[in-house]
Amino acid sequence: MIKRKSIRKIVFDNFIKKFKESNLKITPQRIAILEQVLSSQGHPSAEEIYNKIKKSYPNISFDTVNRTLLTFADIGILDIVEGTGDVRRFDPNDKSHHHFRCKKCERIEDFYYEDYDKLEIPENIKEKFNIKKIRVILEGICDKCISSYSSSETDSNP
Amino acid sequence: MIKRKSIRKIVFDNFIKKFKESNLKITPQRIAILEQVLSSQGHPSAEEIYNKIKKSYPNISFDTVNRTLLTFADIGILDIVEGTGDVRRFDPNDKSHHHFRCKKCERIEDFYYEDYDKLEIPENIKEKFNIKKIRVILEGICDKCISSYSSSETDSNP
DNA sequence: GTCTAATTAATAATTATTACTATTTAGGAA
DNA sequence: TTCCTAAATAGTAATAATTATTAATTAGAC
Ligand SMILES: [Mn+2]
Ligand SMILES: [Mn+2]
Ligand SMILES: [Zn+2]
Ligand SMILES: [Zn+2]
Repeated sequence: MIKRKSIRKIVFDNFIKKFKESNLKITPQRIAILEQVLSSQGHPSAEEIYNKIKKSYPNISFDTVNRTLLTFADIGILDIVEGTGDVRRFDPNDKSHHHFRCKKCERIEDFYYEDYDKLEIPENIKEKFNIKKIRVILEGICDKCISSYSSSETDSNP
Repeated sequence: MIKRKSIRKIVFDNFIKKFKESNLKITPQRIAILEQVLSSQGHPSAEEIYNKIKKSYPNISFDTVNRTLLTFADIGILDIVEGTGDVRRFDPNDKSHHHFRCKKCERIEDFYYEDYDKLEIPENIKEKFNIKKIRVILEGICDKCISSYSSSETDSNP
């Protein structure tokens, strides 16, 4: 019990340290947003996080939430999910992972696969660019959508 | 000379075939958009394509261009670039490839690397999902931005 | 405690994307 | 070929998402 709490505190303090390193002031708003984000599941939009925070912090402004989330992404506390031109979604999962995306329902699912974390970087890329992160997205049709998926589009011989 | 032209025609005719297979009517607008897209470099937005088409087709509407591009993406003529919540960008490059993205200037560069095309799919994903496409995104800082990149952010011992 | 630059709330403004509707048209049938 | 109809388009309008503005507040340095 005590141990669990102290681990949580350590994680939290680490983020506070990051704030300071990045010369960001520690404001009640940022704390509230950080806490909300750390307890979020899935890939929430700024609006979703805003709505949850409003319950405990009724007069926070949307702009502050959005701006802060982008700031968090900047300093590496958060990630932004790779999308296809829809609303921006944030990723509070700090463990190294990758995504499956369903082309039908746009569901985005985390998965873990170490092989993908340590892919070899092609030489010509290595020369020109300083690579910080490898993202793999597996795209297809999810189990829930597969049944309603038109058979004409199935990989079958013509 | 003749050969080059005939190859181009074959490519074009293939797309027309796709139209028909998908029960899409062959309209002058769709032809114009297809031609514009096939001759596009990089990763244009709907607006960019719209502006180019307007020169030869002055009263085409933006909605038609945008809608058609999405339709093209649907039937697999085009791809949509994985973004981070900014304007949607299309990908006319039909060769199997992957992307490098610069975190500073948002530059997106194509690269080819066969190893990435045939990555192994983890078993638990294979069971639940029907994977159609593997995308790898290498994220980092590009050569043009590296010089202006704050040295404090460089991977060095503290 | 004082001071100042950073941050915020509360908008407003701008973009981006999608929806609506009267009109036109592609393509199949007669 | 001509006729017919569902699909597609032009020309907006509406909505949604993102960013900007500004006066007021405040965190943190001194
Ligand atoms: Mn994730
Ligand atoms: Mn590309
Ligand atoms: Zn699905
Ligand atoms: Zn760059």
